Amino acid sequence: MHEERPAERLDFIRQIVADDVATGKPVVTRFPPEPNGFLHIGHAKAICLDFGIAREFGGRCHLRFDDTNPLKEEQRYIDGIKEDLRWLGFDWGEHEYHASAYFDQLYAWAQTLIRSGKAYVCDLSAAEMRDRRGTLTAPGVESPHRNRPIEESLDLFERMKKGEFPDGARTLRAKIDMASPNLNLRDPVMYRILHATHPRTGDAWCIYPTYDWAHGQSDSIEGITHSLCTLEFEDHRPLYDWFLEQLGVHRPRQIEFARLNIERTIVTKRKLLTLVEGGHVRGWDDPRMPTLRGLRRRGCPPEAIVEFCAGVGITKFNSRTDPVLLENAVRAQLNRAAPRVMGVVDPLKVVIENFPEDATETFEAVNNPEDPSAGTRTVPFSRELWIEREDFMEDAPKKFFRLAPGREVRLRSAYFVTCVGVEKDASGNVTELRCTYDPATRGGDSPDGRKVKGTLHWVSARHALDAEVRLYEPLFTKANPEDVEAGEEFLVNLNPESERIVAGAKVEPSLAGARPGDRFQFERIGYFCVDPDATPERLVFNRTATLRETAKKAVEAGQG
RNA sequence: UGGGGAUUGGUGUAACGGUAGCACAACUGACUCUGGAUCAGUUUGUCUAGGUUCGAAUCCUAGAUCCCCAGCCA
Repeated sequence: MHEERPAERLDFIRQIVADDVATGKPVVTRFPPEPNGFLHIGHAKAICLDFGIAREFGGRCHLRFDDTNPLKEEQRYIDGIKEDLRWLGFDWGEHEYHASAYFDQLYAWAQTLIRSGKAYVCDLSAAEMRDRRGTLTAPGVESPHRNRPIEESLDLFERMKKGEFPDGARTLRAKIDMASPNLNLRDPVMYRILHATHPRTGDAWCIYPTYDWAHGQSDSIEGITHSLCTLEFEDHRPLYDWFLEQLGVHRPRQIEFARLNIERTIVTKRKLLTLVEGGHVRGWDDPRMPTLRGLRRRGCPPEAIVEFCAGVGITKFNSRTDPVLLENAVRAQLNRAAPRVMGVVDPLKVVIENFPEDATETFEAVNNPEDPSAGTRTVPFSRELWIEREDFMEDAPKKFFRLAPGREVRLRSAYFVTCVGVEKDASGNVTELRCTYDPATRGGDSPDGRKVKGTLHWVSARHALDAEVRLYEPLFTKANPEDVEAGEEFLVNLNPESERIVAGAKVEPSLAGARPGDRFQFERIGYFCVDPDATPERLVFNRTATLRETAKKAVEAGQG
């Protein structure tokens, strides 16, 4: 065996699996998405667990589409889920399955249960059934059809399948216990009538199994050993086990863990769909969305997501993770891999008075100080430059290590420059800086050993490329977006400033060939990713993450 | 007020009756042609009350708080 070694500290699920493996049991897990939306970072946690355990313990992990509700499921979601899974770095090999492929078996097993008196066809409407279900504290009332003859149920069930009844007219129910304190055991529905076209089975069926009836049986058919799911299914486990026991088939073990929650974001497919359909975001792949395609468009490397999931761990504690954990994983990854470039988000013109009008010089700039093999690139320098507006302050405190009248700074990879003048418009806004450069400092060092405290990024005005930059903040203003007053919905907590578009950014000419998906570090600013909206004429960058911002604090401290 | 789960620094997690540890955040300092990175260091915690024990985050009792369940969704 050449399985990857599990971490020395095993979470409670890996502990269980390890114990089972020690007794010689195989490991087969599954990731069972319903194709009714795209995957989000909460799924990533489950994916890393399901696929991770299989890999670590020398087992396998199945990808199974839980496609039992044709009303909500679509082929594009099936395709999208596979695409996202591959992007994340997981491979299910030959093991792609669909619950819908088990419909025949499920139907036959349902007949088995009817024959053994464990299931019956019920004619109650949804409303009637609800009325008889009882409450959390009061037992339910048995259906009048509960004890109808087995032959009658068998016949009715077959006619349900043949399409003789309209939607909702009848259901097949398990006969368990209407007085059970666990509501899931109060004769749960196994089949409902749905005259709907299924993405895979087309119109072959008009009755569809419910989750409870389909899931455990699908697990069993595939020989799943450990069926991992989230906490809300804990109450379903007795039912999961009950069906399998009645059938006398292979019994996987269901184990539940806490789902992922992140502050100021939502990870509920239904609510994400609301954001998309309500036009609150650009779509499922909006860079603010916690979907895998959103994160991808934002510029988040898949490795960072995997690392984040590993850091979050697996427990049964209902936590709400600080998004900086994700951000940090992103920075760690990008710091290692992203090439550095210079881009100015809020440009302020600088004229180098003692630099010749028409001259252009070039410098070799390091592409990635963290990775010498990344090489260098050429950046042009000329008399007129752009620098970041916030890198200049007229009345600067001592700790402001940037440009101010009379102060000298280094332009990254280029020259030392000194501010000798400030131009302003009628209302007193700074419109241009006049500077001089020291030719002896070419390359960024002074032969006389003179030191400067600050280094600024810059772009040659004549060579600059125009770009649009999109700056992102969390989508919600509250740590828990679901925290609303009675009668309100989570949309009231949307952050109106979650996206800020800056149209007039200037970036260095080496970015001319950048393609959507390319990731860069704009030195001193942050990590950016080329958006699919970019055209050859106009680049568009999404800010993936800022650099750690101790600078701002230092300045504030200096001012205070 | 039925049933099922949970509770360890700011956040996420370890410790399986024997020194409460790790990561991130925060803060100090060093270094630096990114106020980034890196390096060194510091601060902060067992939900409460009893009990068992030489010794309790861990075992027992009682309580508090939070989450999930009354879809023919998953």
